[in-house]
Amino acid sequence: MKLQQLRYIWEVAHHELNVSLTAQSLYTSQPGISKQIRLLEDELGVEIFSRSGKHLTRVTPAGQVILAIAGEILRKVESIRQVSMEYTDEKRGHLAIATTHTQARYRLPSVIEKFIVQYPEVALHMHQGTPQQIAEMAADGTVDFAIATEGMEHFDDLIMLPCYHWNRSVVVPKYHPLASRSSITLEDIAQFPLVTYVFGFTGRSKLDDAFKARGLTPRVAFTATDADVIKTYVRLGVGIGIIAHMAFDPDLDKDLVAIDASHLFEPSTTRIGFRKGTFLRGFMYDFIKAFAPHLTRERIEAAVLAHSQGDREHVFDGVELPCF
Amino acid sequence: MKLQQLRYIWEVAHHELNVSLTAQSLYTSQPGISKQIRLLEDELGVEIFSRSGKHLTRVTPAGQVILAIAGEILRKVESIRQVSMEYTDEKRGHLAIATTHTQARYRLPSVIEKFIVQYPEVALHMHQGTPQQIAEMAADGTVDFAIATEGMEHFDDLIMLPCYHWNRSVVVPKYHPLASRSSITLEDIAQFPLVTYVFGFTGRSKLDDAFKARGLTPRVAFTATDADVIKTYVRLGVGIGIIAHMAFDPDLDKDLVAIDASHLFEPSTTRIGFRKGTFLRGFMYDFIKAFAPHLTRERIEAAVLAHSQGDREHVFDGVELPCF
DNA sequence: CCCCATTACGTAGCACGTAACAATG
DNA sequence: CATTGTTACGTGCTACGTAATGGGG
Repeated sequence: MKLQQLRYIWEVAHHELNVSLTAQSLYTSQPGISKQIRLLEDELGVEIFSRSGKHLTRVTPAGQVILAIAGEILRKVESIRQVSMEYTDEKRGHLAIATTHTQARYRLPSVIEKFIVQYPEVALHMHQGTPQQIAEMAADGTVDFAIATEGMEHFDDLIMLPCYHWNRSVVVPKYHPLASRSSITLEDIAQFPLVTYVFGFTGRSKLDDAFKARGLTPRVAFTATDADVIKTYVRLGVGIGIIAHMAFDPDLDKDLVAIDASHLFEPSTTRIGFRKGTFLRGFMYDFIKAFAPHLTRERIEAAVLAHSQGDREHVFDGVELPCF
Repeated sequence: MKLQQLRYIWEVAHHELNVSLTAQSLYTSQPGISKQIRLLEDELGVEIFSRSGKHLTRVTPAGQVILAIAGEILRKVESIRQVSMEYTDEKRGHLAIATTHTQARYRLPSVIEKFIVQYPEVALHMHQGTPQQIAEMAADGTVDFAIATEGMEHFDDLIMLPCYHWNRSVVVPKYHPLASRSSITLEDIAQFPLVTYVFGFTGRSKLDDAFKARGLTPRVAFTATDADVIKTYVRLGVGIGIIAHMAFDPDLDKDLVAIDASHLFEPSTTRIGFRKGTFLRGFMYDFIKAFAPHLTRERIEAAVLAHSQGDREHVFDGVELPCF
């Protein structure tokens, strides 16, 4: 058994069982991969992939277990590399983050600006995606961190740390009937067609909950995955927008009015998550702390420990989170 | 990074940092190991072992972390092999058990007798040792199972399942003053010199606790790690013996009398432990069940799951254990 | 008929063994 | 001086690439 063989089966399994595609992505030859997989299967005496003719069609039951373990092995190998890097040169390395538009556009720029000054030698990789994609990328080791507000609670292997709460604002064009209102109710909002986030994005579920709790069924005219698109359609008069408060930019959005709606909807919590068992490098702790100052190294380590002991909930009881 | 390199550093670390010795135990050449370690260190850019002149003197801080991860990787590699074996031929494989004399001599023979009939193709390895050694062997993957009564609670990585309770008997020569007594008290016992288990073996601590609770300080004349030795010295008249009830054999010990002492000492619990993350093969579940019938596959799996979620205690609440 | 996996084959690299060397206690 | 790790060197294996072959959808 060789590490490459494990890498090969894992990669093939994550490339739709297409060996040629996998070979391309690994910059190696397709027969090489085929052969190594065969050799591994021969050594283990088990088929990992079932073949129909010349195609890999599915993963065998044994293969599923083996692939899961292989994944863990590969991540641990990566950990060894990280440990070595950390002891060699704590200032160098790479950091991959998956997040949503909202975070990338409105919350992360200032954090990253500081980070690249402090760690110019750390290569940063940002991936944008849906909350589900983000969580998966963190879970399978494609990225180090996932930052999102929704959709990460279903991965048992992710350690999730609360970063901050945030509230919503209603945004309307400057001359909209609601624009002059200093306060606003759910009923006010429900009169107009809405433009907001698609389900599963940026705390959309809290929004639905609030209307449902009041027995209101708002007419959602348009949904998008990010606030910039939402604001664009609000400008077009498609409806009134409901976005994260932090996504309203007083400078750029002078033609719009933001009306605070924090009393109407439960605040949402944005979290940062990483795979359990990950070796966190010094600059990773620093990154997290820059993003969420209460997440000190000590608290993170305590949360990791608590997670491994089954406590998923109470580590941050009593810790004051920022609110935006 | 190669799996062999990880194996080499791990083995060297577990052979007193003696490369020659390690080479012997792995049936390979010493320069080969030296070189691979060097290559790994070069690749990682970190010294794993610090050298003074031509000797490996200690493990560097980075090395300690790396070795720990390497150990996990190697055990997962072993898991892959086990999975493959299980799917190839569920009847073949090997099973290594570490246990104490008490278990090996009095409780395991009948279990193993049945087991080798059911699984003639499974190679059995038994290791006998102190509870500490046993727990270590299970923790570092040398054996699959540890079975003991004491000393296993300090390993966080071991999943321990209660197998049965057992009580003690006082054993005396046939014509000893106590031999005719149908019931007995701690004060009776404390009058005579004792022969019993050394500390850390076979529930010795419960014994000390009982005397202490009554303010008695028994005179311990002789301690041994197993009941056979204890009985031998009881026969010599060195003192009266206190042993596990199951260690009294009515056929072989006709010249001795066993007096039930279950009302005097807290019962002890014998447990079986295995490393968390181990892939348990079908015959392993069967072995455990043969040893402790209440430990069905379902219960074991539930305990493993509970352990990973931090619940070390309450899985077997309400489960009736056998008592010997 | 295109796509894809397997087979065949040549080559470059490397893991491992033997032997000589160096350093430590 | 015995023990132990390192360097030097040769060899056999094997991983990988290129090219040819064969099955499926």
